[in-house]
Amino acid sequence: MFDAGSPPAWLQALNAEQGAAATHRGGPLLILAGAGTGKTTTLCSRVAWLLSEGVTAERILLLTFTRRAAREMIQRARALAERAAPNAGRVVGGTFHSVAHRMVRLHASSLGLAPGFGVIDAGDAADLLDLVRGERGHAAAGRRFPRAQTMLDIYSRTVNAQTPLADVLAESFPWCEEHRDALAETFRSYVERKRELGVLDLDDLLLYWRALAGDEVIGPRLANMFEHVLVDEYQDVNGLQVDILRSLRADRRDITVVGDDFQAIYGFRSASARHILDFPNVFPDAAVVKLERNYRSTSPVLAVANAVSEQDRLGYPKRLWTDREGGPLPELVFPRDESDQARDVCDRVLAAREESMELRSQAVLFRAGHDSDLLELELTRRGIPFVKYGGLRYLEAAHVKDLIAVLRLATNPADEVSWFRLLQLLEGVGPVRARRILDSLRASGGGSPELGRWAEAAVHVPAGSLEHATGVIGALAESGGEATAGARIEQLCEMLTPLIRARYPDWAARVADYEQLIAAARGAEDIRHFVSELVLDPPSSSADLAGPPHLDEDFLVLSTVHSAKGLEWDAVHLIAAYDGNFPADMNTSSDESIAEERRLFYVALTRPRRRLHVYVPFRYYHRPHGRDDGHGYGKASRFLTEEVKRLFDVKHAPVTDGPALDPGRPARRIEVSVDALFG
DNA sequence: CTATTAGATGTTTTT
DNA sequence: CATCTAATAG
Repeated sequence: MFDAGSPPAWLQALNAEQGAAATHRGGPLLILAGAGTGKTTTLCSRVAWLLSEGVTAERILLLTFTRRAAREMIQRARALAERAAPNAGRVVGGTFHSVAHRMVRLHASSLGLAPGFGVIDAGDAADLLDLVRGERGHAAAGRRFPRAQTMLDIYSRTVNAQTPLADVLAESFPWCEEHRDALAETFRSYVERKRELGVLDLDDLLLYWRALAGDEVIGPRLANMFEHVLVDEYQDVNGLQVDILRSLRADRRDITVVGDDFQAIYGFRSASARHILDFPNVFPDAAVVKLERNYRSTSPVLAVANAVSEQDRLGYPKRLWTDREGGPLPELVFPRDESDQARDVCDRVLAAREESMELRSQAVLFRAGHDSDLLELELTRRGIPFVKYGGLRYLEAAHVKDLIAVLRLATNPADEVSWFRLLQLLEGVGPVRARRILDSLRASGGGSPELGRWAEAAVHVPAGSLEHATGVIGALAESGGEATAGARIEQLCEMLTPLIRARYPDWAARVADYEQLIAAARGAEDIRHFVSELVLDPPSSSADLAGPPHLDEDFLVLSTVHSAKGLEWDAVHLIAAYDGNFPADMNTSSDESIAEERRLFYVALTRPRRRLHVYVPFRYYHRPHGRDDGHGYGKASRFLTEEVKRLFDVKHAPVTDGPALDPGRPARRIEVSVDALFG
């Protein structure tokens, strides 16, 4: 506690609304915090205030959207609270999924789970779905059966929204409706199979946590673990997560949520801004605090963001303001095509660096991972270092999945999916032989594969691959009792390397990747822990795994808008802002989905502190990977209305600028003919 | 049965 | 680019 009349400096630094939120006493609290209004500071201050009020750190639960956010907040809160509560312990924090993981581990037996259950990532889940679909014989049924990844999307949406499959299909996947029955059957066997294998997918973690929290006996115990629950980015929770919170607070009232309904961008994950608007109904007598003073951006930048947000009249009315007058006008650039766009971005980035703006305080943002393909080439060509967040992820690379499969097998030989993957790495082994080998590994009555039965299984391995195979099995069988996780993983890598070498022409680069993984594993307790952590907190860029970059290294940040949420830079370059990308073509089916695209656009516009550049390439390529030059003629995003455009400094307006642009119709016809040559 | 090749095709966003 | 299909060769 602090002396009356002299609040600590960190509390004095807050404005009136922030202070009120940080020191709110008793009952549910909703903080509606616009972009850049000091949301993180306020939440950290609230945690610090709670600590200074004598709340035990372990009895505070802080749920955030990413693990990184949790770490950052807890650190800042502890730094703030240092004086008031010098010996504060550990605040319990993390994503919904990682906390769910801890809770489910704690109560595994009550849930009928083996103590060593595994957690599978989206890739594994998709593989498993594909496997059961194959067994069910739907492989050939219907020409365009949804792919594994799509099946998982459908499944996940059904579960997270707690909505009947038929409705999900009709609403979000109309092109898969004809396969409804086959999908339902596949999902049923998928659920069954996960049980058999002793694995949970990411959605299960939430489902199981909710089941625990709702249980008569265990529920109250979980609830009483925490005196206070704080939730960040509340606009992105889904119904399942709200259920969990309701159970956790059934008999307690201390819950604080922070969010901005205008930054809700995870509808595809069944999140809905409805929940933040509903909060006062779900948690009666909630106090509501609005933060509208923006500390991040200059007023010309903020003007653009406000103008876009005003296109949407739903939700809490709010208008951000700042006293940071002045600063350059945002720039709206119309490059001729995507190559010009890449050059324009590079030029501007380098020019800004000449003015001593580090690369690391600039970012390029885009809607989809592949929007930056050409830019990446250009950056490489010019020797501009960069890191990319979002888009293709490290864990999705084939060889990394191979290694993960081996790691899983080292702790759980029953993991069929991993067996299947590993066995097919052997030369001369395809799906059929892998299945036969797997069957021989199982004890005669069925059951799970066992390493001890390798001798019988080896008959099915082609002679040429036998040596590789026994090497692998040997390494797996070696009890890792005294070895550290790092050493164990290193050893498993070593045995995997020859297979990788034989499999992939570019094996050298792939094997080099393992070094990072081994380095990351050195700190881990054990392999199972390491793999679970990897699944729950995947490295968001390939550089993430390599650990903190050297301080003297400077690099440009490339990121999807989704991954950029909550971050800020001095300068932001938003590329590919053409209609079809903002909003994305496949997400314009309803008013609500267009509104979500607008919010995504808004999130991008609210990232910069001083400089905003928006690029609309006039001509863009349809197939990012195709060899043909199939292209479209784009017009600017529909969110860039005339009203919004007026707030920009417009560069290189296209010749064909007009209200209703007729795609591709040239101003005049240019004749090319060789007929004259033929007389 | 598996490997190899050629050809077609693909809706974005992430815990 | 990655993944899937079909057809052909080993």
